[in-house]
Amino acid sequence: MKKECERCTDNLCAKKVGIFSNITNDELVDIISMTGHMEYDKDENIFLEGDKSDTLYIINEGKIKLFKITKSGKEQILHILSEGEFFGELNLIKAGKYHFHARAVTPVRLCTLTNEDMKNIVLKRPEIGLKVLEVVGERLSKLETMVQTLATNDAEARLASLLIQLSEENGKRTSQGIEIRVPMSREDMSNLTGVARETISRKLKKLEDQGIIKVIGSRKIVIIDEEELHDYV
Amino acid sequence: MKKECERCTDNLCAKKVGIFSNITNDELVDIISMTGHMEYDKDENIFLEGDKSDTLYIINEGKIKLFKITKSGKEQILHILSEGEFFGELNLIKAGKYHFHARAVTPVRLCTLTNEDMKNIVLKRPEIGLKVLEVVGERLSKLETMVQTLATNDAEARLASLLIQLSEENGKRTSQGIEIRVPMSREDMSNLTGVARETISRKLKKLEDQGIIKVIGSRKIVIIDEEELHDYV
DNA sequence: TTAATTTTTTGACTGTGGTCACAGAATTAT
DNA sequence: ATAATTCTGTGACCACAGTCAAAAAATTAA
Repeated sequence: MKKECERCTDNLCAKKVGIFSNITNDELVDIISMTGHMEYDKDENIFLEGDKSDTLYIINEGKIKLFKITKSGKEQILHILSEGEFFGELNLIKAGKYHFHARAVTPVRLCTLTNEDMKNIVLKRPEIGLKVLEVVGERLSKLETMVQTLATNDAEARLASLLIQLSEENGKRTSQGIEIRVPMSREDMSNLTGVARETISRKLKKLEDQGIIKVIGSRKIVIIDEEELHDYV
Repeated sequence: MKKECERCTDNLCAKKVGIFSNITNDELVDIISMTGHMEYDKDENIFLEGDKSDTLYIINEGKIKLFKITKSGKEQILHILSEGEFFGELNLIKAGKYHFHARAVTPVRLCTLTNEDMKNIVLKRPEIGLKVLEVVGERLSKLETMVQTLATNDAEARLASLLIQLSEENGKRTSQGIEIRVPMSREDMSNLTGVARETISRKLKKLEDQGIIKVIGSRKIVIIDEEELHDYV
């Protein structure tokens, strides 16, 4: 269950966030004093699309996903975010409604900051605003790439881009290639790429038959021929 | 051809931009003094993906599109922007490279602001940073919806969402429904939705046969049954 | 105006990938 | 341990929409 938790150990929350780096200790203490603290179990919803949005969430521990649900009940994942990243209401001028769902994919500890507080922080320290803008710009860029991939590529290419992205985020170079500890189920892979779960299986097999990747169980994939994989995208 | 144009009449550029509203006249004059001024013909490129990015562009007159090109040469439109909107490098901390192309779709007059200048403006007037964040947040939201539409909907639903979006942006209510003066070719509609040009034609016809819309020539569409159209999405 | 070019529509064909159904693996509970 | 549940892989089927080709319509040039 969702519950308010005691202040994070060592008040880590704000410290580990990029947007609050390069800040004096006094100011940091100031910011931390404004934060709330919550923890959620795996698979718990943090908020739903349409909920009144007045909070910015900072991930202290764990992973969350932002996603939408179509009329037909299909889930489309927009982002998966981990420790140190933030999400929630970015419009600091006027609070509105969230336009996506947020759910814990592992147990998570979150620090919260109200819209209003965040706004005051930015007004006082505008360079924090620039940092936020930087992160949001990156997210924008990622979504733009996603739009292109979804609109113009076939199932195989979509899967290839996902594998490349995963290898960049969770890949470890070994003697036989880049080893990915896949941080999600086949279903999640489906919900990220818009490709049916069954097709994900089939295409993984095809890539394996071609010697481009090696699938070990369901949570490990080794990219053998990086070149070739890039050529799909 | 691209050319540097004389200062915009009345220095309109900065005035008509939402992010520079609620600002003193002195400051506005200050900002305007930093701007450069360019004009481009229809179909001219303003910048290409990969170009060094150090400029923020403000549209004074005309329309531009931001798009990507796939390996196979397909164009994917990300945004179409008009007068008063801005685009370009949003990361004010460190300039990088543009990750999309920008092209004039009508003759345009642009005001330009360097990264560095914009950064200083925001540091001096942090509420402008908040405004920028507001706009970028909206753009993020639009892309998120686009991702969902592209990943989970069939051709008909994608077209329906485009029509709804166009009706919101360019629709006029008349006695027979919402009249849209379509501001783009069928090909552009294809490049926005990722649906083949031919399929756009076919689906428009189908919607017309069902009495949901009326297609008048190639640049006018009347939405007759708004309800029904929404049900597709 | 007619001619030339571009844009849009229509037709026929085909392949990709979605869906459904079920079997096999893997994980979790008892 | 066995049972129960969840997750993943495979086969069969077929509809949607992409592609190619060509006609029709609209726009532009002469």
